[in-house]
Amino acid sequence: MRLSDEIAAYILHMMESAGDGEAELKRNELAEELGCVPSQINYVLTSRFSPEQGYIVESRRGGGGYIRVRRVKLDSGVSPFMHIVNAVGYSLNAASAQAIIENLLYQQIVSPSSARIMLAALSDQAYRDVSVEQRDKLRASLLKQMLTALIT
Amino acid sequence: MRLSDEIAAYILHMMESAGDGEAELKRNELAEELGCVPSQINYVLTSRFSPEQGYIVESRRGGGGYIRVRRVKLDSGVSPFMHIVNAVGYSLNAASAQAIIENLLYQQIVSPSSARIMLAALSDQAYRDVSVEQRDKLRASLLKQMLTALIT
DNA sequence: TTGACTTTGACTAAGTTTGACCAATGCGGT
DNA sequence: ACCGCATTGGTCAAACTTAGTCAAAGTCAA
Repeated sequence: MRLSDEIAAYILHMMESAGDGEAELKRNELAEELGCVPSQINYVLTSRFSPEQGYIVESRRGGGGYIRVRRVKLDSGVSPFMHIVNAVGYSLNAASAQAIIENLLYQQIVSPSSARIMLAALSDQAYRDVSVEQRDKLRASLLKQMLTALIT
Repeated sequence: MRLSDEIAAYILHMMESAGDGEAELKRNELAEELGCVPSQINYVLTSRFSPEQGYIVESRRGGGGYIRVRRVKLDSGVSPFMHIVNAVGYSLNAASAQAIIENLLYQQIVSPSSARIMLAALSDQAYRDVSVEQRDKLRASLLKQMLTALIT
């Protein structure tokens, strides 16, 4: 198993255990416990706990420093689809697209089959006929079209 | 026996053994084991494990990377999706795509929201960045990927 | 002989791990 | 207050580990 997956799993587990869905950790401590360099923790935080994936991370340095990871709640009221459509620019890579859809699924905003359809449409597998340079543009465009279709 | 057939047989065998109809492999490892260049694996995947043939391929690069091949085939008779995937060729115009999806919806094989998503993904609206000559190919590819993802 | 299919390898892209160096915070001592 | 330093976390780029792409060259049957 990948080291970064272990770290992610550990943090997720911390979040489960704490009743409030929030994990607070000390970078150096956790690194030592899991046998990795401290900066690996940062890597995991940016690659697996990004806002795109529905998390916010706060931290403080110095004595008594900490890192806190929280699962973000959606603003009720505004359509989350609209929010994403506005946030996505004119280019979107496969990993980000996947993160966005998986988050929508996790939040139960879309059904599993809707998520599967969108993941399939956004994966590079479908873009054989499209030049590599244009794939991310196409992906952004497709995501926006699909989400917009869900608003009405 | 052709090299590519050996590779295909090997992957098929992995899938049998696994029980869940899923094979996970490491490209370089497999290539070494079978004495071929790594890119030959990709050739086999595209030529023998396409959606038409009832497979979904996922992969990941980097440390701990993998290629996963999943069988979704249930028989084209059993799955209306598979039937369409086989019938659609390598090119599909917007009107035909729309007709196919609307028929699936009419037959209540897919939900209204699934249909909406697919219609959005197959409409020309999303293909601004794709040359006109390639749109129909992309559309065919997208439809096949999406429907294949819905099987099982 | 031609055209579809196969094989190969050089080049590219993505994801992970590590470590050297940087920045912020708080606490004591003056 | 101020300074200095211990204690934390942050950044960044190099090295590494995989997989993907593309086009040239080879094979083989119609």
